[in-house]
Amino acid sequence: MTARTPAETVRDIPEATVARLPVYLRALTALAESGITTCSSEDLASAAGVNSAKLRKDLSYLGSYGTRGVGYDVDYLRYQIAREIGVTQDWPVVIVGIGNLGHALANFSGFRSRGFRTVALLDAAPHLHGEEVAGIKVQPFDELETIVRENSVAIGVIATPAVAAQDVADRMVAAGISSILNFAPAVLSVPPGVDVRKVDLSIELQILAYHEQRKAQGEPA
Amino acid sequence: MTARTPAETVRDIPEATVARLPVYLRALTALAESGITTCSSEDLASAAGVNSAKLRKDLSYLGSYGTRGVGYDVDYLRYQIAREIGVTQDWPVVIVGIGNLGHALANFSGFRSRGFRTVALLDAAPHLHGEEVAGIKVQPFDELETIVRENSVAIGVIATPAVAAQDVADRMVAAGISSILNFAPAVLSVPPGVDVRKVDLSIELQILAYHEQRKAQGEPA
DNA sequence: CACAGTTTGTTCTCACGTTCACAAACTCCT
DNA sequence: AGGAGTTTGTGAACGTGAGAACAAACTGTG
Repeated sequence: MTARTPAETVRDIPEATVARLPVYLRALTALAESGITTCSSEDLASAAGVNSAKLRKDLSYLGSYGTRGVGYDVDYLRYQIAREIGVTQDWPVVIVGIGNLGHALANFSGFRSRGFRTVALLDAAPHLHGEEVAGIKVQPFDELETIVRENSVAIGVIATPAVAAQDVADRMVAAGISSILNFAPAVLSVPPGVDVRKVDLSIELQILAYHEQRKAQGEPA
Repeated sequence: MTARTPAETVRDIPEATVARLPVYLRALTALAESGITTCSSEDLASAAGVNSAKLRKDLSYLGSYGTRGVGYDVDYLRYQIAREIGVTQDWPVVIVGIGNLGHALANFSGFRSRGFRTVALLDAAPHLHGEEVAGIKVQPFDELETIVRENSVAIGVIATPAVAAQDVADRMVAAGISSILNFAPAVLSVPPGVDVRKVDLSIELQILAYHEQRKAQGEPA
């Protein structure tokens, strides 16, 4: 029994699956735009670049949205995945640090098109204040608390230099943000309940370099 | 026996460990800059944001570079990790697609400082050709083959729109590039032996949104 | 030199993720 | 209606990764 929410058991979706759902969502959108209304797990898997068995297992965590012998309805599955991820609603986002990367992020169309809305661009440097980037005026970092409160912002993006990242994160958490996407090459420490995801360009290159070196080692000799 | 390369057995480092080595490298550099010459696994682990047992296990794949009862020599360990990753040598890199993101990548100091050298910026759009970004002139995409050959480029970065990404990847592979860092929101298919790593901003946000939604669901009711 | 204290390197166990293989369930054709 | 063909959903086997726990090896002190 353990009767909690009787209607909806809170399904526990594995983290690895969660990371792939957005990929499936994008692949389904591409299929829909090609006019395809139905697809098999094999079709979708190859569009998403994964194994079809893995795809089916991933989808099975959401429920049974396919039809045996037929496949999946593209629009229906797309909606179900979008709902599960939470991108059917609109997520307000603040970006802190409007350097080169901050500019690129502000102009990145993939944000707006996927249910994310940039509500503010913040930077500590006064000479940037008032400048318009992607149609949004850059504001002082101290406006953070006000903006987060007034717009119910839950997601923050850090695009500052490494030295500033921890301070920005602390201020974000204090202001009520509970999910952070960090582009600064720094380890952030945050209280429990706050999610941090890290995107680190030079780490990605170093991983490639490692494998490249291994390939090169094998060839000569 | 299986006597192949008698002196050096090609150690097989787990992928999860490889992904963390650059983090340790950065933490060690920070420690060295603080004037610290020796550290315990506990010190380094907390600087890198991981568990100390995991850190010791990771380092054990490289060899025994610590001293029991003492810890690790910062400079020595830093050199060993750098050598293992391959960043003691210089890696030439080409960046294709000089839009907002390409600009940011070209200006990103973390590349040069970590053993990576941007040898060319390429874009198909003629109006960009000749423009200087980060001290490097943007050249036509068709120069790819020449540049790769003359500079022995092994690593390419794709910062183009999604529709162009597969074409760029094909040309890169044909030119001899065997490691690709892809920022375009597209699934790339490449022949075996070519490594692709994907950095996808909107996927990261969507993963955060999923967890954010779960948190919000639990609170009311 | 012996012993207490410290820290590494490694073994063992458990959890997570991937892949295979197949029963269940659907469509279509005769 | 029945049977052949197709495709999903899932149970089971396998491989990889994480963390706890401990023996081995070092330092320093009396």
